[in-house]
Amino acid sequence: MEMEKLVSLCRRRGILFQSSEIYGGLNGFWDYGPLGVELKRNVKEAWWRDMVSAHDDLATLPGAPSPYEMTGLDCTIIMHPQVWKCSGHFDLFVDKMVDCRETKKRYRYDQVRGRWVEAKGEKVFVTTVAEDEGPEIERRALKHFKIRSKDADQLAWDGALTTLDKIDLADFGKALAPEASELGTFTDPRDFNLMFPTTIGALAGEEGRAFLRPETAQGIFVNFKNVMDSTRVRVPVGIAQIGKSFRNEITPRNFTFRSREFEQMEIEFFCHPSQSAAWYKYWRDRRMKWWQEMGLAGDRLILRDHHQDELSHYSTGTADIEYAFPFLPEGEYGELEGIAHRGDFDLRSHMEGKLDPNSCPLTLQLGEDGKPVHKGSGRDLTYRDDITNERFTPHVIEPSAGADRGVLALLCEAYTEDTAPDDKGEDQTRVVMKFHPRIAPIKAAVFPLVKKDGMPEVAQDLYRAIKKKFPAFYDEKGAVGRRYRRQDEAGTPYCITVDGQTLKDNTVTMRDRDTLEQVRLKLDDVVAEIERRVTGE
RNA sequence: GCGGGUGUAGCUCAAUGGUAGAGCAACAGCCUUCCAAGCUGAUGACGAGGGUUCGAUUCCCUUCACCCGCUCCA
Repeated sequence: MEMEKLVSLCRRRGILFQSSEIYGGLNGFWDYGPLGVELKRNVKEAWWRDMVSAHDDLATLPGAPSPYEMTGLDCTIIMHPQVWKCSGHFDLFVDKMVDCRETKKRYRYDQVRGRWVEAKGEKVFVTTVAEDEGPEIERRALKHFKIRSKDADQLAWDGALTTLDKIDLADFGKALAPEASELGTFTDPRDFNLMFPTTIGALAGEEGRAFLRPETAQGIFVNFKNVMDSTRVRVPVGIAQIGKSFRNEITPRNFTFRSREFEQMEIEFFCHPSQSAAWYKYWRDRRMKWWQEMGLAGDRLILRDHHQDELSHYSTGTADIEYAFPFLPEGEYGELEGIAHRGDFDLRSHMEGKLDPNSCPLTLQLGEDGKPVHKGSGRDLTYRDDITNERFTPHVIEPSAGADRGVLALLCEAYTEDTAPDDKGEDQTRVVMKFHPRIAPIKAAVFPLVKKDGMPEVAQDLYRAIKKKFPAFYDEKGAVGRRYRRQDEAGTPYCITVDGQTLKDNTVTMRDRDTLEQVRLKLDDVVAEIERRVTGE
């Protein structure tokens, strides 16, 4: 399936529009149309119901180490700037960064120091971020040129020690990145303005500078103590939140897949450190199963465990639930949800201050003055277990899903073209959105077979009855076949038609979107039958 | 961010240095008894800004957006 067809259908049928389209559109922003808003709401409501409100906190669910509680939050988009300093997002925002393609490490452009050196007819810019930069650079230069220490005078130094941002970009090919073995592994320096800045209050300036949240997770961490103090929930407990987040992506692309404004469905699950591995496995499998239940049941959905070297060192496991989006090359998948074991990194960050993500065990990140780079709240976010009397900092499992990406995957999965003969017996292409009935924007359409003989009146009464429970659609215009096709494109799973026989025996036909088959059922049973099929109960 | 391509009605396409046609869809009416029938009617577009020109949808520049490839994805 080509993506263009789906984009075109989304626009034609009012599922997704480009934001501010009449002004030429805005890259990375998308609006949900009348049909799209129902679809997305269904996804979010299914998630909230399945994860939070309908969660059975008394039972030990399959695969879970024990019963657990679930509760929710709805935090603000703008938070105290210190939140982002301690979480680590801020430092990535303020400066230009360079990445090393070999070591996968990221450095602040102006903090990588180095010196030009020539030997054996080759000139190289050797860099480091180490404290003892002089000896370190010489050591690395010797190693690069394969010169022994006693022959160090073969190294011809050129110029003083300088920072990477002072050398010409064209010379990056001759730069030896810290810990790298090959030359030219630095990427070009790039702005990481990934947080949207804004201003609190009328006065612009540094004083009021704040940011739109780049993730909903931090709102949960900073409210952890509030939730524990104000409810009777006990660890293990998950706190869920659905909300908008904002990232100033450098290259928004692929329809809504990478948007600058997007909605997340996140759970921060707090548990005892000794059980965190078991909980991680539980959530990883549970979340995969959930997406499958939503209709991503085929082999286009995969669960991919990160390799050890992809993990933050404080994380003992991260898995992505990924979907083979049609805009990706064959064999590649795009992330729908990440399930991360985050240890005690987040709660400790908000207690103690910004932790050095490269330290092991985790320690505070200190500045050149020996003081913390960013001070934490100083609040005690540890948890005391009333029964064992043990006090500990809970470990966190974070299943973090993208609502828009989920919707996009469901749209891709649902898009189907098949052929059906028309009334002349010629095969016609039929476009049908095969949404799971639970997430379909419209659950049922009601038609009078023809607009006379009292059929519209009966159909309208039925329509009203269905609409009290589900989004429904009434249509009496044109031929019935055309009305069926229209609903196929909208993904409406059931079409109920009032015909001549209805007037005699109070039965109607219910046509299945996918099989095109019709069953006849009693008028009075229609609402219950739709409910049974939609809820699957 | 770089390179290439595209931009005319809701969709698919056409024509043109003298302000644009069609098919389908959508809408109204007639007709229609189960999978995009037919007839009639009304509605609807040159992505935005600037330049050249008597006159620009057409030529030039800028910009915005989308698509493809590269880069990147905290």
